[in-house]
Amino acid sequence: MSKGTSTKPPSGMRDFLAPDVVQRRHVLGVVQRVYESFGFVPLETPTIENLGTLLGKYGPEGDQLLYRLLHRRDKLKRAIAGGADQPGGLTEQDLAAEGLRYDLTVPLARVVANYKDLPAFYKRYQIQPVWRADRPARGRFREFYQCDVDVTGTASLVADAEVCCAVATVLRELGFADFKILTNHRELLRALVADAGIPAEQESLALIALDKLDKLGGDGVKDELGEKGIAAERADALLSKLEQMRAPGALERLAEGDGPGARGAAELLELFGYAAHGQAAEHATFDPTLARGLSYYTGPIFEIQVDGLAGSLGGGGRYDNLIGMFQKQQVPAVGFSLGLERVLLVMEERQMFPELGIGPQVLLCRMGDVPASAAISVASALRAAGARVEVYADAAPMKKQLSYANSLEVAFAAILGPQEVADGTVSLKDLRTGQQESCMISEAARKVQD
RNA sequence: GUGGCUAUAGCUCAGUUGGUUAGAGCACCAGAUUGUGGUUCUGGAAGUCGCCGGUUCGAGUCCGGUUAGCCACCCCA
Repeated sequence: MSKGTSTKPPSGMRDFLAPDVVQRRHVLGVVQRVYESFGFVPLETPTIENLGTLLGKYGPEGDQLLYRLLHRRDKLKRAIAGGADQPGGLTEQDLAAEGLRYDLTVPLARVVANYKDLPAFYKRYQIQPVWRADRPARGRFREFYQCDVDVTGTASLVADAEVCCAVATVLRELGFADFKILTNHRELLRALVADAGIPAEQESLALIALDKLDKLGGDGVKDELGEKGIAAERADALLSKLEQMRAPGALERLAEGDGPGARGAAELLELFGYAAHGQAAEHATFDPTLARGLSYYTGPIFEIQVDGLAGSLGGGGRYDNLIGMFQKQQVPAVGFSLGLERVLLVMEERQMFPELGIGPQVLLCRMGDVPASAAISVASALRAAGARVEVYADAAPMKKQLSYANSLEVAFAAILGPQEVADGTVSLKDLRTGQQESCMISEAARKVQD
């Protein structure tokens, strides 16, 4: 059995056999069709990006999770040799200049900065795998597909509403009804944190703790804030401000004022106003505790929540400063990303997949004195008539051929004996009923496809 | 990164206070009169008990380490 090498794929990565692939294609087909219906155009970018492109965009956590690629050949040898003499030893920069992409948003930002003749409002979708050096868990992989939609070049919240609407449409078409698009605003969060007297350098720590409010509860978050060195009275202040935000009309009152959070609140109200007229209408929900870890978000932020899944089905937000990290001029942008594997996980658990046709519709079997060439020629005719046909390659007893047909779960076996060859027919056996009849090839092709 | 659980045949799992050749079901292979599957019956093949070390007369079983997987956190899609 074993020859010492594991035959499993690396942890957090998977092989996809036919049933998996068919399910994935089903979901991807819906995603692609819906995204295109919104006018998004496709983009594909390389698996590998320069580390300079990737580093410093996601925050310290993200940088840690980047896969680095070792230099190749002589460059690696020279780096190692050179490092031996250096006082500090080898550094990461000595060994690697490239890495695997961590998401699709940063590559998009690079593309927008690189191709100046893109449409003023560049609406692109991108469905490709990304890699994170994370510890795998349920619904979390080291290699996974993201299905991104983004709009660059406009600060209008119409774009934010459109990306929400696009992912909501996808989920609804796949059969989801109960998901929420949790929505918050980075500026609002910053204002609340500052208002509670928490210094700017502790802002991101505070936000991460806040994000756990629904899991840990108020006391839990207070403890966590305390551990991060935030005074109890400030934590209390922050929590009570958040509690106030949950009250009906809180967002409206904040928006009408001229405080630091006013603009964020007003933007959220505008966004909800637009969203109400699309597929996201019943799903978009204000959640003042939603924070999100990625550091590039500047405005509205989103996360898709569904019962029975600890993580999210997808997430996104506005990142008006990211493209400007690749060129002089800032370009506003907003996007949303669906996690294919997460969607599939929940669909699998809830048995949301329709019947998905797969594999041959008929196995062509032949008796021992029929030459293989005759079988190939019949198979060819059946295929020309639209059927999916597998030819049993070996010369084997009929029992074995039919037994194999059974294991394939193919609905029909077409049997070719000397008589059938002479008549230009096949004996078509329905393996579900056991009924067998002699048919012309065109007739067999038709029956098999019913 | 933290905590817990698990590791025995291709798969799902038994395996007694440590005691002879480690079992079952499913799957696989071969038969049950002549080249027709599924059900049934008979037989067969298949395991270095994750890996390394320790305790012991003796280890699948106990102990330590290690690796991998699962679950819950953390974080995220």
